[in-house]
Amino acid sequence: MPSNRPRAGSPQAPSPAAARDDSPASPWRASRERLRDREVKRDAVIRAAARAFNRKGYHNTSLDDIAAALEVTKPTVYYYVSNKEQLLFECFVAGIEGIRAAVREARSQAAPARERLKAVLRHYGEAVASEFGWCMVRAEDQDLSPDMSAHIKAMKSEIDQGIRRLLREGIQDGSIHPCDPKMTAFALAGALNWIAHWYRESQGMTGTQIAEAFIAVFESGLRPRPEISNEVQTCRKPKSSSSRPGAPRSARSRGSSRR
Amino acid sequence: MPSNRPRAGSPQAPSPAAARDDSPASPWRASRERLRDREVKRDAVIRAAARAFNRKGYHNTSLDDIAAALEVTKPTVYYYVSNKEQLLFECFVAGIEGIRAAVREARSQAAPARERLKAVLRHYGEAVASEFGWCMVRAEDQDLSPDMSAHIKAMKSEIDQGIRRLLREGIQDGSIHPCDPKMTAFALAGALNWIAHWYRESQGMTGTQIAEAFIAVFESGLRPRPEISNEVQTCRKPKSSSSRPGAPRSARSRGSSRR
DNA sequence: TAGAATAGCTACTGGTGAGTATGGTCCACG
DNA sequence: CGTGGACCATACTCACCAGTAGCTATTCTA
Repeated sequence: MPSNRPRAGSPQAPSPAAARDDSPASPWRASRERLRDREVKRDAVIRAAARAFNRKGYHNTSLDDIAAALEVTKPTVYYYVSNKEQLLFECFVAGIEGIRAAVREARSQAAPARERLKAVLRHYGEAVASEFGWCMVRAEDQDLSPDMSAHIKAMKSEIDQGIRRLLREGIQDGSIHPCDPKMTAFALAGALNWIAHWYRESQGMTGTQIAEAFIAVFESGLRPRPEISNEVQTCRKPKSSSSRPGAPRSARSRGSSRR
Repeated sequence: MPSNRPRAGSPQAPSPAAARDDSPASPWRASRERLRDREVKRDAVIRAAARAFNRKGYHNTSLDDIAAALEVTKPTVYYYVSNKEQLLFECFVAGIEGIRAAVREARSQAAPARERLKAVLRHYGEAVASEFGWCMVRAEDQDLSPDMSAHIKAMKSEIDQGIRRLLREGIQDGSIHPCDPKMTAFALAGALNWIAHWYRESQGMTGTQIAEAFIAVFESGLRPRPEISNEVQTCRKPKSSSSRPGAPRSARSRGSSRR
């Protein structure tokens, strides 16, 4: 049962996002007065764990390391999480939640499936390039208890199935070139997941830019295209109406940064 | 200095490839008479390690596990390798060697760059789906000493640069759609690397089939193409090629024209 | 202000696993 | 035949680390 965090009703004011983004400031020593917002501190523990896992790997990170990064001691960490495994799980969930939301949102829209798929891939790339990307990508069965592993597998499968569905719908509505949805979904997810292996912040590109570059690659393919009108050119009967491939999504100024 | 294996000249007969492929037979208990071919036993240790890492992960595999799989004890393993890290390194090299060879071979050929790239990707996919694929993909800096890490990084970079060069050449000779070589290489390698995460043998597809399916995805792209000649449409063709994944060094018939 | 809850520390346990010290056995070769 | 080396096992050492016991200090509440 992973979500057994106390969550005791949050009685106080929401505490205006102290030290929100990527500063390594810990809510303990950061300001000497103890802000006793449990959730803020708990989040800080999760984030510190994510950074440590990201840098040294899960097995090479001890809870003493994480505690030291927060300038506290190990029992303090255990005051907020029950064990190391849960720490990894929470990092995973923090990373994958955005993708799941994007997949769900894609199902409730009316745009051509390729545009909806691109939106999902964009969120996907951003999530993988986030500070939780490593944990999301690398959290493996072997390091987790069976229930946690099952949770993670279910979430991953949800995303995979969502992508496959978008591919099928795109083939149906003519916005996506016919292909094997399963293999194509593997290829897309694999390319995006791998971002977590080579991407380091402060390297110039943001996650969004990388996602855009990848989408450009996936869309065009390696084989040259007769560069007539860069619009759809459906090659298969668009399956009744509703196939307005006219891109209601933004003006398609996808420069794709090709040099 | 990773390659300090004794390699004592191999004075005896080559010993006709005892228990070559994926049988877990160990050269120790397999035949009661002790064949003292050091290389064969050493290879068996490497392969056993690869299988164990593949199944349980590097950190969750103890050298006692590997020894038990070979029905020997831990000091015997240490008689053939110097430490656990070297074991991982050897598995990595065993996996990546085929790709490096393919990249080098691609440079000495005259075919259009896209065809040469496809050949490289085919070898790449096969290597990742091999029993050393996991080690090749997952061997990380954090688990290795600085020199080993540098070695690995150099080999990976060699392959990456080779793919980028093929992409540039393909854009030049018109066989590849204009794109950002760096990002495209990342996308290709990522998709292929990720095979190691989901591929399990006995799942129906061989590494070659997966590689072919991925190549079809990369070639066409998601955006529909005007259906001029039939050409593409490689979706789920059973293909039934007689390439049994054993037979490592066969004639390889690299037909650049599909079907 | 007493008592309870919160939040954190020092100092420990227990288990695991990498790597080794030491010695035994079998074979090749002089 | 006996000696040295190749090969392998028993039985250890040692370090690291997840997790805990029990204490202290601060803050909230009645």
